[in-house]
Amino acid sequence: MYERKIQEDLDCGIIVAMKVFGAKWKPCIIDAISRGAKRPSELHREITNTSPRVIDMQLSELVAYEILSKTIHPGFPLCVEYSLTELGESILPILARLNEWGIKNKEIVKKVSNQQNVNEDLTDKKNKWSTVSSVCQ
Amino acid sequence: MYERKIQEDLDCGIIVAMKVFGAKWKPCIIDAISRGAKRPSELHREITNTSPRVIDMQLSELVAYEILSKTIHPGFPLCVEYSLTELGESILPILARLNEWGIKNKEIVKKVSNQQNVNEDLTDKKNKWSTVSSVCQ
DNA sequence: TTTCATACCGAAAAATTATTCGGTACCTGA
DNA sequence: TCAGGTACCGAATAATTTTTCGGTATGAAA
Repeated sequence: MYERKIQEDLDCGIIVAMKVFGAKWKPCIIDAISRGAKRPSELHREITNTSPRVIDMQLSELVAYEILSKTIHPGFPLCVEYSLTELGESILPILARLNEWGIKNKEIVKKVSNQQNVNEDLTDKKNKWSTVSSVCQ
Repeated sequence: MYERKIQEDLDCGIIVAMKVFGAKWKPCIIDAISRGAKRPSELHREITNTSPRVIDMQLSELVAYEILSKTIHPGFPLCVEYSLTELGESILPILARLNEWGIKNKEIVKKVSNQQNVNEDLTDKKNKWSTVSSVCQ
C-alpha cells in the first residue's frame, strides 16, 4: 500500500471531503450506483472509460469510508451488490452543486484551455476527471 | 508548460469545477482573500505551509479562470492586489458545503486512516489539501 | 478436468500535481 | 552603484494518483 510522506490535516473539512469523494472516478461510481447499478460487473460495463481494476479499487475505498455498503449473495453465479448508505446519499446534493457550478461556468475553462493546447483532438482520449452521466447530462 | 497526455471532458461540470478550484492550495487562497488578504506578500505571510512560488502559481491560474481579479498599483513599493470576482464569490458557498460535510464526517476518515498508518507523528508535516483557516476553523 | 463467469488483488509503470531551487525585473533610497 | 522590498517565473525534482498487466479464488456446468 502507498504510504504518504506528507501527512494530511483530517480536521479540515475540505481535506476530508476531497479524500472521501474527490478522486477521478468516485463521483462517476457514486452517480452510477445512485441510478441503480449495483453489481461490479454492471459498473464495469457501464463505466468504460477506465479499467475494471480502477473501479474495484475505488469501490473498496468507498466501502471503507461507509459511503457504500456491500452485500454478498452466495450462490452461483456469485453476486455482490453495492448500494449507497445514508452517508453516501448525503454526498449527492454536493456533487450536484459542483456539477451545476461547472456546467454554468465551463466556457471560461474551455477558453483558458484552448489558449494553452493549440494541438490534439480529443477523440478517444481519457480524462483526469470522470464524466458523470446523469449529473453531467 | 506541462501538456496533458489524457484530455479532459470540459462538458462535465464536476471536471470543470475541480479544475478551477480543486487543487491543494486553491481553497486556502480563496478563503484567505475572502477574509481580506489581498497582496501576494500578505498571502505568503499568511499561508506558511507552502512556498511563495506555489501560491503565485495558483494565483495566476485563478486569475486566468476569472475567479480573482488582479490590480497593479504602480509606485513604490510596487503593490499588487487580488480580489474575488463575482464568479469567485460564487465558489464560497460550495467550499462551505464541502467543509461542512467534511467536518461532520471526519471521524470515519480518521478511523480508516488509523487502520492504515500505524506509524509516524503528524507534527510539522505538510498536507495534500490545505487547511482553510476560517472555513475549517 | 477443463472452461466460464463472477469478484478481487499486488505491483510496476505512467501520468499528473506539488514543491523546491535559483533565478529576473522593477523601483527607490542610502 | 548597491542593497532591499516588491512581484514573478523556468525548470528540475518529489510526491501522489491513476492505469495497466497479469494474476488468484470460487462454484457450476460441460
